[in-house]
Amino acid sequence: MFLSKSFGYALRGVLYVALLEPKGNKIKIEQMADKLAVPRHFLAKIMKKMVQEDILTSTKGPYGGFSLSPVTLQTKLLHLVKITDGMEQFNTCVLSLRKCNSKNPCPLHFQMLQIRDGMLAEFSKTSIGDLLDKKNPDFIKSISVI
Amino acid sequence: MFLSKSFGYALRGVLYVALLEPKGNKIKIEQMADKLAVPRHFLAKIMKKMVQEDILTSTKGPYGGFSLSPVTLQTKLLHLVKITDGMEQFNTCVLSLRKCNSKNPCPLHFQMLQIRDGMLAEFSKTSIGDLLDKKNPDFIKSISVI
DNA sequence: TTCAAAAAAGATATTCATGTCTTTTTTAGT
DNA sequence: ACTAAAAAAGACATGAATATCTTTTTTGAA
Ligand code: FES
Ligand code: FES
Repeated sequence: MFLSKSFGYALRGVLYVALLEPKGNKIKIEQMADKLAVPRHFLAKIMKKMVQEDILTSTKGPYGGFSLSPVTLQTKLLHLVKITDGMEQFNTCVLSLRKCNSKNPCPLHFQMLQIRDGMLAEFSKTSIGDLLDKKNPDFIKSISVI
Repeated sequence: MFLSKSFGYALRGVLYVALLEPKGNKIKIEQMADKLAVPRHFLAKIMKKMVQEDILTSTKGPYGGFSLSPVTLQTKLLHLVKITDGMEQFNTCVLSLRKCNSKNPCPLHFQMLQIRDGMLAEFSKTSIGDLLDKKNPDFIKSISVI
């Protein structure tokens, strides 16, 4: 509920690159999957989408891997949600079967509207860079398994 | 996202019974599925759970069907969520892989906490009776397809 | 130019929510 | 007792998200 596993993997993957790539070398999917305890090939597919959307860059071959793009840190979380989960959820009625519509509200419409708008607002204003805390030596733990 | 289809079916089903049962006869699953445009047998399974949890009552055989229980109208939406979706989602980290925990927060923890607590608060205080608006002749439309 | 490393792509498997179909149980009325 | 109506239960099907495995493409370095 709320968000898919894919979204969590995407965010953790991007944060991992943002945290470690500036140290020098590019980040390999193998290393990411190990450190984040995430299925390797599943993560690879998600990271490929990040590259297609210019949230990351990648190079193949020896010494290749993933690295930051010019816009990585400015990317809003909502962009990740769009990529991994899509936006339909935000204008589909909680009771299914119809587009959500304030002119024709279901009994739960205004309650859901408030909750969804709160989430939209939060994810629209928060960027990858906002979540990255390089000063915190335990940051890596906060995106991996305990 | 947010809530399953089962939850929507459950809420619409219970509201349908609450709206029409006081008129006299018990409500048959066939009629409900037709009017709500919901898969008949899938709805039947969900309504069975409602009965098991005392949110509705039912009787088999001729002239049988679903009817209100003493507590139907006081039932909180959160109870329906518990039955159809479970509560794990509310204390599972949005980044998967760990219990959500403010003492060991992931980068998105406090944002998600606010959103989830908002939803929990709303669903804890809102009851089936609160959503039922018998005065509104179009209420039936608001829980069915347009 | 060949080799090995790495992402990208493709094929298949698993799991879970959702959906359909059939059989069983219960019960009111005759 | 018998019959028919209705929920309950069970068996099976489908689709999407998740996960695993294999093959292809790209590329840096010897
Ligand atoms: S119409 Fe149902 S959530 Fe908006
Ligand atoms: S620890 Fe991640 S949402 Fe609470």
